[in-house]
Order: sequence, then structure tokens, then C-alpha cells
Amino acid sequence: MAGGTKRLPRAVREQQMLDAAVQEFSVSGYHETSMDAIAARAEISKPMLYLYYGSKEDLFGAVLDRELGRFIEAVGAEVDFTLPARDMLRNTIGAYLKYIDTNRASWIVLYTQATSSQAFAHTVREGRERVIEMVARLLSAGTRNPDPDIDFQLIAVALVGAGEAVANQVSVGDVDVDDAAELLINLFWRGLKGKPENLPT
Amino acid sequence: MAGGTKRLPRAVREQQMLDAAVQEFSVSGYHETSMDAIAARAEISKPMLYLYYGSKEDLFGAVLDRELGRFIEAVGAEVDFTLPARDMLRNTIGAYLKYIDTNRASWIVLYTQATSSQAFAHTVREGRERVIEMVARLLSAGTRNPDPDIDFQLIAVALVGAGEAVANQVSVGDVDVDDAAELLINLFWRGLKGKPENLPT
Amino acid sequence: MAGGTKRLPRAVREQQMLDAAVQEFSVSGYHETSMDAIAARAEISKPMLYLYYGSKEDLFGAVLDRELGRFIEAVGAEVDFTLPARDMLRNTIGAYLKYIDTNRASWIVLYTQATSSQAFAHTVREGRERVIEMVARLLSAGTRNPDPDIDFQLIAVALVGAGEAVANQVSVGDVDVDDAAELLINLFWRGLKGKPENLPT
Amino acid sequence: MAGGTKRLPRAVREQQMLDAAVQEFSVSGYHETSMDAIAARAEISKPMLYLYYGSKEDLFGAVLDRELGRFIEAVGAEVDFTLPARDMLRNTIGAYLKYIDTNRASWIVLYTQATSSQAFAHTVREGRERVIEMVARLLSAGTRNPDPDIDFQLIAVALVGAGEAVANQVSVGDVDVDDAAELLINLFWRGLKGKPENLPT
DNA sequence: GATGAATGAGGATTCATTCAT
DNA sequence: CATGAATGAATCCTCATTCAT
Repeated sequence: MAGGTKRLPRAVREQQMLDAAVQEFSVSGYHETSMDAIAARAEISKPMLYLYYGSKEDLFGAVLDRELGRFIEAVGAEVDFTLPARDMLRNTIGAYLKYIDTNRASWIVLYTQATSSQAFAHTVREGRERVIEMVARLLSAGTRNPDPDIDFQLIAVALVGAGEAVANQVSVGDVDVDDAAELLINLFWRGLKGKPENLPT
Repeated sequence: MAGGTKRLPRAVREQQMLDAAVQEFSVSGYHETSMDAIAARAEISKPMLYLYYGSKEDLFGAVLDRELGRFIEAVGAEVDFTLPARDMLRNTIGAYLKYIDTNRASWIVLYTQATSSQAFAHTVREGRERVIEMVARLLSAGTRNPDPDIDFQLIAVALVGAGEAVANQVSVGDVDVDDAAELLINLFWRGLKGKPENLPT
Repeated sequence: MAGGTKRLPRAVREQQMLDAAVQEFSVSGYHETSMDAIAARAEISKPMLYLYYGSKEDLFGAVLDRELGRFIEAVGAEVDFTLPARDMLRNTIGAYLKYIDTNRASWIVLYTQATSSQAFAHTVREGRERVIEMVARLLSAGTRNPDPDIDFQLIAVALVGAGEAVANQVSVGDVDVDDAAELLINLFWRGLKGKPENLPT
Repeated sequence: MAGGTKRLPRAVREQQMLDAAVQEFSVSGYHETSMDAIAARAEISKPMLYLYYGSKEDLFGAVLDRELGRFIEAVGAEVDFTLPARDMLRNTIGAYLKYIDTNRASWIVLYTQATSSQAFAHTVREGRERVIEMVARLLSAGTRNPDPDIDFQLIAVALVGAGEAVANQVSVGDVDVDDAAELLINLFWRGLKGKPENLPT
């Protein structure tokens, strides 16, 4: 009604739909978002959604794919492996939080809503596992004398969990990005220090 | 067939229903669990569910209440505020992880599924905030010279996030409870050390 | 509204639904009959249909089953294998046409509408093949000196086709049952006479 | 890919579309065939279909018209009214079955699928009635002393039914055309013999 | 002349929820 | 007390049909 019922090229419409879907899913979650609502927000008709994405599940999958891709790209772009570890860490975490701060709906869908349906719990779990795996390798590589007793995998789980929790506060707007960055950098940096027992008591 | 249409005292019935509900919700999530499935597992009729709990939403709320209560009770029972900080921390974390290890369905409902519906995102957020608040106070209290610049609140967010992530691994069965406990104790203990900047570089 | 929203025992409701379904399907065919229409005619709600029959396809299947069963029963009841061939033939054809004359909707569904959906073309084809097979055996058995050159199978196809065509006229009300019976009896009786070549030219 | 976006003269396009439509309809039936499928098979766009035929119903009507026309033409071409009755019958039936054998999709649409929609049950019924009428007249004319008691109309119904059933076996490929022809010729010839009662008992 | 893009309208299906016994 | 029987209200999805280029 308001306008916008033009013929758009396929690629544009796709993004328009995904944008609408991200918004709706982020607010209401997978199950409580209706295709009607998405179509309405995208200012198109429902059949278009089905024409382009086949089903609600597939649409949600496409949303996850795009948002995950964007997220990875945004973070990856800021990572320079030639920098010293500490700087790289800073940059990575900075990019991570900046993405979340700037793309809140995206983050909410990826972090909170993606587990809403059985169909995606799997996908999300795998995604997280890859991140954890990566962090674990970084920890292992960044530690000077890696003690074989250290369970880097588990430390990575904890760090990623912490990172997500902080990120989530950012996405909610309760926390300043810079403060969050500083905290996470320190937390991860400690992780790189290796054996916890070395810490002062 | 075997039986089941007995007259049970109200309290027993209630628990029976909640037990069934926890199981179903933990496996399928809020939306993908039907009242039929719950009634079937509880071996009672659907009208009974409605008689006792009014609606699916209320039932889920009752589930959250009971599980949260049990959780708090289980953890609280092991906490002795008269012990030295380090011991208290150890006991608390031990109780926390033991509860999760023993009551996986309960944890899954509380941690993973409670965000499934708009109606409870709120509840969960509040619950987590209370925990974070508590941890923040513990951090603040446990630090010898609390520097007012330290954002204990945010540290608490990170620590709780880490704790949940590790707890989740436990609930999935991927991690040994004792290993998890040791890791978390160390992580939290560092949190008590105050300003991150004090750490060695 | 008009009445009839009573609690009926399962068996009664089932018949009520199937009755409504037969009527609707016979008038509009499989695709052009909506579950709404069937529910409305049965004076029940749509969910009942699904509760009892699962899907439109299954409902149609149940309709076919019941009508085919009734048909076979009605015809079979009149067949007495102890009678002389000619009498048995007369009785069978009589029962056949009487059923059709009395249960027009049933016949229409079985004969005309059952091929409406891919899903049932198969079933119908098989049903017809069984009838043809049976007729072929009767022909073979009823022929005094069965000439091996005679393709009873094909004769049966023709006779059954003729029978269905006549029956259909009956179901439409264009033809008197007795006339139709006489015609078919003669036609089949000729079939029993064996080799066509024996006929006068 | 290979081509297909040529400018073709109207007449060619029309046949191309009808060809595609016949194929699709014969395989899937009226309702289960989509305009998309027809357009795809015809290698043209859907708007073209609508431009030429207005609606699915009209398209199906055009299909029936063309196929019926071809059928009548094919059979009619072989009928020579100057021949003796028996030869004419042989030729007619031969042409009839040859057409079906050669144009199976056409026959299936005319015989099996045309009843799929309310909209055409009518058309088909009328078509069949014309054939029956014609056969009845032939029977009447071919009988030496037409007894007014004989219901040629009904005999024609039976014969046409038999003819269709046999033809259908041919279209399915289960029966040899020549065998089918012989059978039908004999069957019809008997029909010409007049009163059934004259037959031996 | 030809089509990619778009939609109105309706149908099947599924629950959470409630009577009537 | 307990439940089998029943439904209102959505939701997903599809398809014939039509613009705008």
C-alpha cells in the first residue's frame, strides 16, 4: 500500500526478503513468526517467499546462512595473521563485537533463535563447535610451552561461552562495546597463558 | 493397558505431570511439544493437564518454576557461607555441575528451551540476571581492595556465560564433571583477582 | 446449528463421516471436494475428519474400502454356487445392478471418481483386474469344451466393460434395472458359449 | 538451453502447446497437472498459454476438441459406407483400435482423464452418447427384421462399453490390436443378430 | 510478441483448548 | 474425579492467473 510493489530483479528481492525475515525471526523466534508476518514486512506476497525459498524452514536456513556468512566475513576481514598475537586478538574481538553491535537482529537470530527448531539445533551446534575448535587451536598455538595436560578444548568452550554472553549483553544494548572488548581480550589473553595453576592464589 | 487410571493424591499427580512435561519439553522444545505428547507420557488425559495447569504456557511456567526451584535448592544446599571463599566457590561450582550432570533434562529446559517462546524469554533473562548479580556481588566481596573502576557486573556476565557453556557440555555428556569443575573454579578464581590489567603480559 | 452436535460413539461417527464423504465425492470428485464440504455435510468439524482419517487421501481410501466392501458383500450375498450356472449368473447380475441402483453415489465413487487421483488409479485398476480375472475363470469353467485358443481374459475384459457401461446407465437413472439385467445376462451367457466363430454369419 | 525462444507462426505454437498439454494431462490428469508443467514441456512461458487459451479449463477443452476431432477423423477416414456391413464393421473397429494404439496419450485423455473435472463430465457424456446413438442406429439398420421390442440403445451402450474396455487394454499395451479387433468384431456382429432370446440356451 | 515477476484466493492440516458424560 | 469426544482458530503452502517491462 505504502509503495514498493515494483518489479525488482531477483537478487534485490532476495535480500529484501531475507532482511524482513531476519527482523521478524529475531523478534518473535522461529515458531512464533508467521510467513504472513515476513511477507508483510517485506511488502510482498506470501507466494513470493515460497517461490524464492520453498518453505519456512528453508527460508530460516537461508537466513542463517546469510547471517552466518556476513558474520564470518565481517570478523574475518579484520583479522590479520601477520600481526602479533595480542593485536590480532584485539582486532578479532573488536570485529566480533562491532558486528554484533551493528547487526543486533542478525546476532539474535544466530545466537538465540537458531535453536528454536529441532531442525536447526544441529546446525547451530556444529557452528559453535567449529568456533570452539578454532579457539582451542589458537590457545594451543599461542601458549609458549603447551602442557599436554591442559584441556584446551574445554577452555575454549568456556571462553566462547563467555564471549557469547558478553556479546549478548552488547546486543541487548546493556554494555558498551569497548568495555566488552577490553574484558574479553583480557579473558582470552589469560587463556593463552596456559595452566591456570600458574596464577597467584 | 497395564493400569494407570488410578486415583492419585493431587501432589503426586502434579509431579507426575511435571515430570512428563520436563522430559518432553527437554527433547522437543516448547513449540514442538504437544499437550498430547505430555499427557500421553504422563499417562493421564489432556483435560487433567488443563485442570491442573490451565494452559500450555502455564504448564511450561510451572515446569520452569519447579526446575529452577530444584536447581537453586540443590546448589544452595551445598553452599556454606562460613567457609573460606575458595572452598565456598569449589562447593558451589561442584553442586552446580552435579545438579546438571544428574538432571540433564532439567538443565536443558532451563538453559536451552526456555527461550523458545516469547512468553518466557523474559523469565529466563531475569533468572540469569539474578545469577549474574549474585556472582557480581561475590566477586566484589571477594576482592580485597575493590577498585571502583572494575565492572564486576560485566565480569560476572562473562563468567556466568562461561559457566553455562561448560555446564552445557556436561549436560551433553561430552565432558567429565570433575574436569569441568576444576576449570570453572580456576576461571572464577581469576575473576576474583580483580583488575585484569594486573595480569602478566 | 440445526442440531446434531451430540457425543456419538466412535463407530457411529465413522459411518456418518463416510456417508458424507461418499456423497460429496460422488458429486464433485476427489479434487473438487474440499474437506470443509465433507465436514459441513457430516455436520462435524474438520478436525474430526483428520482425527478419524488422517488426511483427505486416507479418507478417500477409507471411502473406497467401505464402498467396495459393501459392494462385494451385497453381490456376494446373492450368489449361490450350488445353483445351475444360468441361475447363478442371473442372480449375480441382478444383485450387481440392484446394488448400483440402490447405491448410486457409491457406484459413482467406485467407478467414475476413483481414478481422479493418481493415488488411487492403481487401486481401481487392481480391483477391476480382479473382477476380470474372476469373470475369465467363470467363462473358462462354464464353457463345455474350452478351446485353448480362446482368450477368456480378453473376453472378460469386454464383458466387464459392457457390464460397467450398462451399470452406469442404471446409476444415472436412464435405464430400468430389469432391462439392464436381461441384457447383461444374455451378453454374458453368450460369452459362455465359447468360440465366437460358432455364431451364424 | 538449446533454443526455444523462436518466433513461431501461431498455428505451430498452438499445436506445440496442445501437444504438451495432452502429454501432461494424460500422465497426471486434469487437476494434478499444473500450467507450469505444461508451459515447461511446451518450452514456452505461461503467459503464452493464457494468451492462446485463456484458462486451464479452456486449454483442457481445446485439448479435448483437438483429440476428439483427430479421433473422429481417423476413424471416419476408414469407414466406407458402400461396403457390406461386415466389412465396414471390420474397418471401423480396425481404425478405432489403430488410432488408440498409435495415440495412447490422446485416448487416455479422452477416456480416462476427461471425467476428472466437473466441467467436462458433461462433454464426455455427450460425446459418448453420440457414439452410442450411432452404434444403435447401425445395429438397427443392420438387423434384418428389427423387432421393435429390442432396445438397440441399451445394446449399443453395452457394446460401446465393451469396446472402450478393450480399447483401454490396448492403450495400456496389454493386448494385441489384432486380437482386440477380432474380439470386438465378433461381439458387435452378434449385437447385429438382434434379439438375444434367439440365442441357443 | 514474449516473459520474468508478482499475487489473490483457497485448501489441507494441526493444535491448544473445552464440553458432556 | 476423569476422560473420550469435539472444535475454533491459525498456519503453511499451492496454483491459476495477471502485470509491467
